[in-house]
This record gives sequence, structure tokens and C-alpha cells, in this order.
Amino acid sequence: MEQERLPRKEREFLQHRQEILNAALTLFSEKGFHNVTMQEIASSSEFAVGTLYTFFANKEDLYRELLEEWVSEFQGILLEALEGPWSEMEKITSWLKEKIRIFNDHRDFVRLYFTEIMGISTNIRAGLQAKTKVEYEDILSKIEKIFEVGIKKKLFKKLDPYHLAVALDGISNALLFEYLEYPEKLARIEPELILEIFFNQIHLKPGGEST
Amino acid sequence: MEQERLPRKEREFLQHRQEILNAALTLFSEKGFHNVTMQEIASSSEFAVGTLYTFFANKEDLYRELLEEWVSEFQGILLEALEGPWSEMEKITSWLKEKIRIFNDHRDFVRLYFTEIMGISTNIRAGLQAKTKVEYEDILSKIEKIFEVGIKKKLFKKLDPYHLAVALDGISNALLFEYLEYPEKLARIEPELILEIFFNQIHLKPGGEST
Amino acid sequence: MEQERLPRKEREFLQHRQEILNAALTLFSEKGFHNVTMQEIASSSEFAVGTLYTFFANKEDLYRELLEEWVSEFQGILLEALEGPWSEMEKITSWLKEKIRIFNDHRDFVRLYFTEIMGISTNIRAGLQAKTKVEYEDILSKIEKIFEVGIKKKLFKKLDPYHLAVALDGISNALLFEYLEYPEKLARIEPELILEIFFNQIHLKPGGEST
Amino acid sequence: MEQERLPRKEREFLQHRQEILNAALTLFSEKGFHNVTMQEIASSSEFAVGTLYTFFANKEDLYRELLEEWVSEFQGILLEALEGPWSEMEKITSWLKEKIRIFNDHRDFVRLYFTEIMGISTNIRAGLQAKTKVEYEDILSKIEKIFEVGIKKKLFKKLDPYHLAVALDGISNALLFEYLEYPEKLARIEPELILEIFFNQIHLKPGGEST
DNA sequence: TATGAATGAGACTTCATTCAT
DNA sequence: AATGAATGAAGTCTCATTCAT
Repeated sequence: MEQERLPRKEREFLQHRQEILNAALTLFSEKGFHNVTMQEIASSSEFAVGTLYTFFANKEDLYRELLEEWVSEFQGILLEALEGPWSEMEKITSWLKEKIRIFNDHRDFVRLYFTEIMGISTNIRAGLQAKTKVEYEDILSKIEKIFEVGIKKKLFKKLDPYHLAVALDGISNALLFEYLEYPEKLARIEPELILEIFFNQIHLKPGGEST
Repeated sequence: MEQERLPRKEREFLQHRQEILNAALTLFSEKGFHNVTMQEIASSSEFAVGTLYTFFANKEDLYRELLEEWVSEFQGILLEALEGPWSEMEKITSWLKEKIRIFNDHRDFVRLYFTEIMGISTNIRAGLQAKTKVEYEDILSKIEKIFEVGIKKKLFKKLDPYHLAVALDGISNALLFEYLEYPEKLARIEPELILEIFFNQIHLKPGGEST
Repeated sequence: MEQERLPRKEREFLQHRQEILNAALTLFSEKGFHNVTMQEIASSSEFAVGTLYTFFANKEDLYRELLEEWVSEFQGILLEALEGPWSEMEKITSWLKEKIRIFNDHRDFVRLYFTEIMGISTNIRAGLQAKTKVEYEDILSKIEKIFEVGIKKKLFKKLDPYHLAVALDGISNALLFEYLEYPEKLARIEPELILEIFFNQIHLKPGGEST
Repeated sequence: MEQERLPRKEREFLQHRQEILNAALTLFSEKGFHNVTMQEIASSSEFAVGTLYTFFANKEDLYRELLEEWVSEFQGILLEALEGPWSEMEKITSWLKEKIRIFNDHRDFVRLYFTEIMGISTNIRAGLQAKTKVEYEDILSKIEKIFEVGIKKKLFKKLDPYHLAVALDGISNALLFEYLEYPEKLARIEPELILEIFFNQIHLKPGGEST
């Protein structure tokens, strides 16, 4: 999008780079970092192996740039969704909406991303886990803040806001993963589904709730 | 425990096997399948490389047996927790209690396990994902059943029981992972913490709330 | 010879392949399949180990292709020698002439070939023995036919033509091997030497004998 | 046979040794030196691997002793057949008779033996080829002598006696191999079959002959 | 700038041999 | 004397990376 008015050479360069990254994403997502060879990425993107090395210093670097580019793209989208001048519930809803959209539109990336942050870093030297996790915690703490405010405003029950943030994230991940894996089992996921399960009752409803 | 009265040879065999598996678990969990060499496992378990091959046909096999042994152990524990002659809430509580205990006592294994089922199978040929996922879905459907019954008994709100199962599992995973990662941020996790967030209000409380 | 007008790349490919095969032939012939390492073939052909694998799938394959290429080459030459529009004696003489030439010019290969068909297949999986033996039997049966015809024409004594074929082949192999091993003991072998021993008198010439 | 009146210990020792050699012969003959493991020989002879090493210094040694024992046994038999106080034709006939018997009764050994002398030594360090070939040449030169004498006595045509020895040996090997490989194709081989092909006419019979 | 043949370090695996029991 | 678990050297093969064209 930002390469609109670049010289042709540069435009082409960026496009080729993107083609390689796309091919790599699909392959990495299907088979994992170690089960994909540079040769495969080259064939799949219709370049020669040597050419990959004019775009990326090495395999690790390709992998890192691939992840980081998307991570920062989505990080931006999600942070923005959480930062508008809206009510707490609206912020959470818009964040969920974007998250759902991302899961739906970028399954390959999501698989790769979760492999990297949940599990054991596939590529140790690339050292992505640390950086990626920091960004993840950034989102979490934004949500934590929202809960904190919401609790102060008596919108939500008085529970640990950090726990709530982690829990909401966990619920949404679980449902979305299950959905991606078995799309037939669940109807298309909407924020409301998640919110209903998670929230419905955490809302402080005068006259209600657990002793 | 069960090898008490085996002939010495057999006892030794099993013990050596276990020593190898223990070393391997730590290494795999720290660095992932592909970043661990047989040489490392050998050194770490204080055997020669060749010795590993008297216990396991190859690296893949070692990895598979490692995972399968623990998976089936924990599968047994969790299923048992879900199957007693108790109330719905008791079943869920006992399941959570066991899950928390497993996460706490077997962090290395848990990391490895989630790498395998959430992410991209580290070792494609080992074909663990399929088998492992089936067992995982088995637990989930048990929980689903519990919710179903609970809903019929008017214990729980009328929500899709499968969604509820996935969500509860997701919440507990998220909190437990966060806890394992940053033990200082969360107090020792108890079933009650999770249940409070998840359940508190899903209980149909006469006099309270949503139709 | 036939790669004259191929693109340079292709020419080079075939030449490198041949260099590897030549080095391998010498080594295999000297030490046998199992006593030659890929490293040795690489060093001897002045390529890196990895390079061998761009030409051949594995050691077995290299060995197989090496043998099959020559076998089919010589098979062609020998069959042609046996199939001309000549008299029976001329066919046998021309076959012997070619056989002697092959033994002389391709000693390394001959050693390797006989190791493979006479003895125990060095490389079981390569399954060369079967294929190679079939081609060998093909030649034998051609010679058998020639004897059959010759017997009908009363050129040869009435003996089992298959026995005669095997025997003539055996005599020529024995003399040629002995010659290759101790070239000083025998004068340069000519078809006549073999024919004299084998034939001289099997010709049914009442009262007389071969001119 | 010669261990008749040895102390039991020694008798047993020799018997066990023989059992190992028998198992090894079968295996080596089927799969070749390099495709047989010490473990296999142990299993097949129903001893432990370690036990093999109380009988033989190493695999090579086992192989060497195996071959040498039989070679010297058969060398004795064949030399004896060639050395009696008989006529030239009788000597050759008795030699052939023994050779045929050996081929028939000891096919495994014969396969192994020819692998070793014809082809490329399977086990280079064992250095059997040299020793074995010397003994082989010993037989050949005995036959050569017989031809020499026979020629002097005008029994045989005046051809190079060494050539004749090599040729007769080659004919008999070829027919016997073919027979062992395809026993159905040839009737049971008798000295007469070989002699008929080889000799019939080489006899100098003034006035010609063959009925 | 793009190519892909060539490279060689490094991983897995086998198996002859040893040695404590 | 017999055993067989343990050893580790050595061999095969892969694949990220380089570099001459």
C-alpha cells in the first residue's frame, strides 16, 4: 500500500520480496520452519535459491521478517481497536471483531504465530519469542487497563483485571482455533458469541450475582 | 512404581529408558525437536549415542514415545476426574484441579505438548498431531456432555455446551500458561480462580438475571 | 560422442556425471562397493560429497547407474555381433572378438560386472543381479540358437546347444580372466585361440577338419 | 572326524565353533560379508555376540577361517584326485568327479568362494584373495602338467597345456554354475558331459573319429 | 540482478567390538 | 566360559549458503 509512488525498480523489488514471503508463509505454516527448505521456497515463489539471498540474509532472517511484518501489522490494528474514544465494552468488542477478522483472513499466519509464541521457538537463534511476546503482553495490558477502568466504573465485577484480560484472550483464542480447525462445528464466530460466554454476568447487574 | 518386582535386568532397562526420556524431555522442551541432537540427548543422559538406539528405533520414535507415554498418563487422570459419580460442578472442579496439578508438576511436558497440538507438528512424519488431537477432543466432548446435563438440570445457562467446553478449556489454558510464564504475576492458581471468572453467573441463580 | 550439439550446461552436466562415474568405477573395481566411501569417490572425482548427490540419489543409485550404463552398452555391442547376416562361425567369431576387446579395454568394469553376476550381490537392495543376469542369459540364448542352427546344418557335432553355449562362454571367460590377471603368461588372446581349443574337432568334418 | 577322542571340553569347543561357522557360511553366502552382522551370526548360531569373540578374534577372522578351512579341505580332495597312479584321463575324470561333488554338496561355500576369487575381495584386509588364488593356481598347474604329459604321450592334440587347463576349468565352472543356478535346465551334471564337450576331438585320434 | 551448481559442515544411524557380570 | 548392554568411530545423506557466470 505504501509503495504506491516508488520508482519501478523499487516497486518490483518490493513485489518480489512479497512473493517470496507469501510462498514462505504458506510453506512454514504447513510444515514448520525446519521442514521447509530454501529450495522449496524458491521453487514455490518461482525464483532461484540464490535470489532469495538477495532479499534476505538467510533462512532465519526470512522467517523473522515474515513474522515481524505481520505481527506489527496486526499489532497496529489491534492496538488501534483498543484505543478509540469509546466505552469499555465497545473497545473490547472492536478488538474482538478485528481479532476474528485476522484469524479468518490470515489462518496461515495465525498458525505460525501461535506456534512461535505458545510453543517452543522453532528457530532458536531467530529469537522471535521475546520480541513477539512483548508485543503480545502489550495488548494484554491494554485490555487489563480497560477492565480496570470498567471495574472502577462499576461496569464489571471486581475481579483481578489482569486475570480477566488473560481469560478473555484465552476464551477467544480457544473458540477461534476450534473454529479454524473444525469450521463446520461452530457457526461463523462473532464477537457476540465470545462476549456472551465471557461477559454475560460479569457485568454487574444490580440484584444479581454470586455471593 | 509398578516395576517393583521385576527382575533386575528389566528394572535397569526401564530405568535407563526413563533416564533417556527425562533428558530428552528437558531438551526437547527447551529447544524443540529439531534443535536437539541425538548426541545432546546422549550426553545429557550420560549414555553413548549408540545406546539410545538400543532403546528407540530412531529420533522420531524417541520423541513419539516420550509424548505418547505422558499423554496417555494424563489423559487417564483427566478422564477419571471427569467420570466420577459426582455433581457436574464437582466433576469440572476435579478436572481443573488435576489439570492445574499437571501444569505445575510437568511444565516441560506441557510446553512440548502444546507445541505439538497447537502449532505446527514439529515432526511431521511422527504423525503425533492427529492421535494427540483425538485424545484432546475426547476430553473436550466429555466436558461438553457435562455442560449439556448441567443445562438440562438448569444448573447452567442455556448456551451451546460445546462452546462452553472450549471456552472453559481456553480460559484455563490461558491462565495456566500465563502463570507458568510469569509465576510472580499470578498467585498460585486454584480451580476457584478459574471457576470464578468462568462460571460465576453462568450458574442459573433464581432471582437473578438473563432469561 | 552423442552429446556434441547439446547446450553448454547440459554438456557440462553430462561430463561431470561421467567424471564421477569414472572415479567410482575405478574405486568400486579396486575395493568393492562396501569398501569405497562417498567421500573417496568425491575426492577422487574432485567434487564435494554433496555434489555427488546432485547427480545420483544415493550411493546405491550411483552404483546401479554405473553398472547399468556399461552393461547396456556392451549388451548392445555383443548382441549386434551375434545378429549379423553371417555364417554361424562368423557370428561366434565376431562375438568373441568384441568380447575380447571389451575385456581388454574395460578391465575395471569387467571385474565389477563379474563380481556382481558370479558372486553374491554386493549391494542387495540395488537388485542388480536379477536384471543383469537376465541380459546375460539373453546373450547365452542367442549363442544357443546359433549352435542349434549350426547343428542342423551339420556344421557342429550333435551336442546340447545350451551346453555348448555355456561351455564356450565359460572357456572364453576363463582364458580372458587368466589373461587379465597374468598377461605375461598368455600371449594376447585372439578369438582363434579360444576357437581352436573349443571348436577344433567339434566341427563335424568326416575324415578331416577345419581349414 | 578327527576330534573323536578329545576331552569333552575340547569336543564341545570344536562343535560350537563349527555351529558358528555353519551359520556364518549360510549368511555370508546369502548376503555377502558386509550385509551380515555379527548379531545375525550370533542369533542364527544361538550364541551371544560376545561368545563369537571367544572363538574368533573378529569378524574378518571368522570369515577368513571359514573360507580357509573349506578351501584347504577341498584343495586336499582335488589334489589327491589329480595325483593318483592313474592315466591322464583317469586323473582328470576323478578330479572332475570330485569337483562336481563339491559343487553339489557345498553350494553355499562355492558361492562364497567364487565371490572371493573371481570378483573383488569382499573383505580387503582379510587378504584372502592372494592365498586362495595361489592354491587355485596350484590345482591349475597340476592339470597343466597332466596335459603336458598327455600331449607328450600323444593322447592329446598339441595345444598349450596351460590354455587347456584354464579352458577345462572354465568349462566345468560355467556348466556347474549354470546347473546350480537353474538345476532344471541341465540334467544332473556328470564328468562325461563336460568331457564330451571339452575333449571329444581334442584327443588326437589319427584318422578322425566321433561315431 | 538473477541464477543454480557446487560446497561441506553437521546430523542421523549402524554395527563391530568390549567388558562387567 | 558365556553373555549382551553399552560404546563410539565411521559412513551416508541433507541442506543452508556461496559464487562464478
